[in-house]
Amino acid sequence: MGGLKVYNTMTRTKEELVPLTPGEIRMYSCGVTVYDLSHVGHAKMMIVFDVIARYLKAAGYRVTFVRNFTDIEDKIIRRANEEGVPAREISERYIAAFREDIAALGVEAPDAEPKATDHVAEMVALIERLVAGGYAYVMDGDVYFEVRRFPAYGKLSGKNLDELLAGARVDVDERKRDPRDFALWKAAKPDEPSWPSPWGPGRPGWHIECSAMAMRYLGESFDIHGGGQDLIFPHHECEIAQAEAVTHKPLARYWVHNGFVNLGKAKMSKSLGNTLTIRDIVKRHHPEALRLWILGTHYRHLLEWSEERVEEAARALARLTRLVDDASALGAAAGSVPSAFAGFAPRFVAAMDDDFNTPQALGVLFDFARALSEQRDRGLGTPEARADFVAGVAELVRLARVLGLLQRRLEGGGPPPEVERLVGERTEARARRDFRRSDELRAEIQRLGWLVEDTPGGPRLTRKSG
RNA sequence: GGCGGCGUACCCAAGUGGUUAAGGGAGCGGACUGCAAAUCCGCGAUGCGCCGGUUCGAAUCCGGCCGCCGCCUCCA
Repeated sequence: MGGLKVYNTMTRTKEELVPLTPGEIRMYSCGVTVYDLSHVGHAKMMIVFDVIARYLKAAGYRVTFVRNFTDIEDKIIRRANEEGVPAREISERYIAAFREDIAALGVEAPDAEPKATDHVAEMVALIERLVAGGYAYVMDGDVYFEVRRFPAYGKLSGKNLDELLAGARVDVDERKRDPRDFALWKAAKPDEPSWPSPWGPGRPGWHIECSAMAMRYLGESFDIHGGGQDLIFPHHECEIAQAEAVTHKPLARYWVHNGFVNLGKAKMSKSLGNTLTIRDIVKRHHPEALRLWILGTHYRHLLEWSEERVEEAARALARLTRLVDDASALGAAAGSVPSAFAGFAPRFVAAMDDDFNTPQALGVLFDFARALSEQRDRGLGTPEARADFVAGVAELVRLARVLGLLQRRLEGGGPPPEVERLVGERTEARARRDFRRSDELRAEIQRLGWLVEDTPGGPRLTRKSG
């Protein structure tokens, strides 16, 4: 078999995925800083890594997936001080919001979701090792990583140290030995939460938390480390430096970074941020339509936000859900996957094996859907035909769920008796060719939230989606 | 200035050396239908930003040019 290939930012090539431990994948992805509601960009990242984890599981790996919460950070502190509440109240509020949003998107929970503030001890321990090893120095209660001591710094982002120095727009902190050095520990300031440390009370720098937590949950070396493209530098570069300076092992074997969601000209954060939060979007669109839209472009590529594109995705999604509706309406038992449909799964796998090529995998799904519709329209008169169709749809659903699509349970609940009665009445009206009455009844049924369509096989009822 | 990416039909988007350039949305024609909807069938780039080059053969490799974008600072 060809095997799964992953694009590794470290080498800038697609590489065959070879786990450190056969049959097992340990992966870490940088989560969010919880100072505000999450937006579309976060949604893309969460969905991308959700799909990667789902696919690895489907491919037979035992997957351990860890995603952190950054719950101590400047913006959280600022917001807390603005509102006059403890930082913890802010972070807890937005962790809860994040969990709701992500659940609405159908993203599976990772195996662990560590918070930075629960792991300060590990961070302090790591910093102590860095200081002891001569990679870090203490200045007035701050601790800095000395970039010069770690020559590999820049290997992930393709930067070299001299250029970094030359173009240094980094804030010139005169206490640092070198402008490129970054903070591991920040001495406590008034109105800031702090933790005790050998260097006095303070709080951790941003980068150290991921090194510490990743190693705490996944070991000194693990398989996949992911995040948004913007994290390549400096965040992941710094993570590597902090970890590898003391372990002398690669922190992660494969670095996976997803492309951004653009909002045209305006910056997503402030002004437009509100209108593009996940919860806002989910009010207007089916979560799976959003997911289909996101997966319709390769994860490493840039996406341009567009209300219109998501609506198109919703229409495409409806083609798949209709098949599911039709299959469940038959109530027939599924047989084994008929040979006519056996070719789709291997094509799907081949697409996903190629650096998680979801656009291509979706193409396979829609080819599959057409084949199923075709068979359905040829006739489902015999029990064998019905069993084949139902089995085919079940196979389609199985594949779609690897992408987190068609997750909705198949039963779905039938129409209420009132609707059933009206449909029956309408069928009679049509039989007498009383089309005026028939159309009245269709309107009536619509008011009750159901759409009735006449198919060669009789009326079909669908719940009207919002 | 450094690093990286993008430019494929009306729109979105796969494909990165070799049969007819996936798929989705929109559109048009047909079948079906009381109407509608859905579905199926058919149609749509002799062409892949532009100009050269390599090759038996390139959207795919090389060179140049044009246009757009991200990162280099907190950021998914």
